[in-house]
Amino acid sequence: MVNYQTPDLDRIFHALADPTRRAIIGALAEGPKTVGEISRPFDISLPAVSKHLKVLERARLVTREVRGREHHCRLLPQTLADAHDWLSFYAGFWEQRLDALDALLRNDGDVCDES
Amino acid sequence: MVNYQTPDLDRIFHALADPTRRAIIGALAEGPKTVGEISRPFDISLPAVSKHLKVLERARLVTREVRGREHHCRLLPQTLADAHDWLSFYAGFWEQRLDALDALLRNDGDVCDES
DNA sequence: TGGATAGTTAACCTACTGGTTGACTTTCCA
DNA sequence: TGGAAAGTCAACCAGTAGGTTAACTATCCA
Repeated sequence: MVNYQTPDLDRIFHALADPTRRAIIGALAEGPKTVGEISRPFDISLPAVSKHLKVLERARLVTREVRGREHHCRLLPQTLADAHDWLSFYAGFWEQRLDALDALLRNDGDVCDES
Repeated sequence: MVNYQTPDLDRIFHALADPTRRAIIGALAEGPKTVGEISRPFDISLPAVSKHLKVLERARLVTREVRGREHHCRLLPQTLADAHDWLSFYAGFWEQRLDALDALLRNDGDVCDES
């Protein structure tokens, strides 16, 4: 039996699976923003945005700094890099295989299993 | 208002958010497998694995070929590459920023806002 | 031909998601 | 000092997720 417990990746990919949250990440890529600034472009309530931010914080994709009554949010790029790394292995591995297959189909002949 | 409709990424990241499904991807990275072979290491029922495979298929991370009563599944690496690309933008962008900050903190001085 | 094998489908259950509204806390500032 | 502003928290709701078991379909093979 396999257990494969990696709650970090669970939270990261779950956070990335929502279009509103990806849009928030896109907005924060321009630079830090307050909760109000983040919520402005969206057609949903402020509490809804607040919830999305909590999901992003739990995944450590976003952090916030409270200054007075304003909460300033910014990206934590390292976490995005972690997800990126996980995908790199499989995406890279298989693109390589595809390239080999591609070469094979083009009859280059000499690409068979050189690993 | 922002809409940010990208159902492909929704499905891809949602599929990746489950540890069992990531384990299935890991198994399929070794090469194509039947549903039975895939399910063997897991402590869940076959129908549960069957559901996970459908989620992976809907996300176009996996495809299957039916041969007689056996369903042979394999990875679709291009889809993993799509998710990889989305992350590349933000992870790359911000790592670059981090590097700049890092340099700044090391007092290199000449890295301020050269973009 | 009929039993074993491979796998899906259907119905069900519990838990979680993403949204809402209303009430609340804290801070700012005239 | 008191109202406006920034944001969270709590309670609620409909829909979906991930698991189960039981029943089913289709294929293989002795």
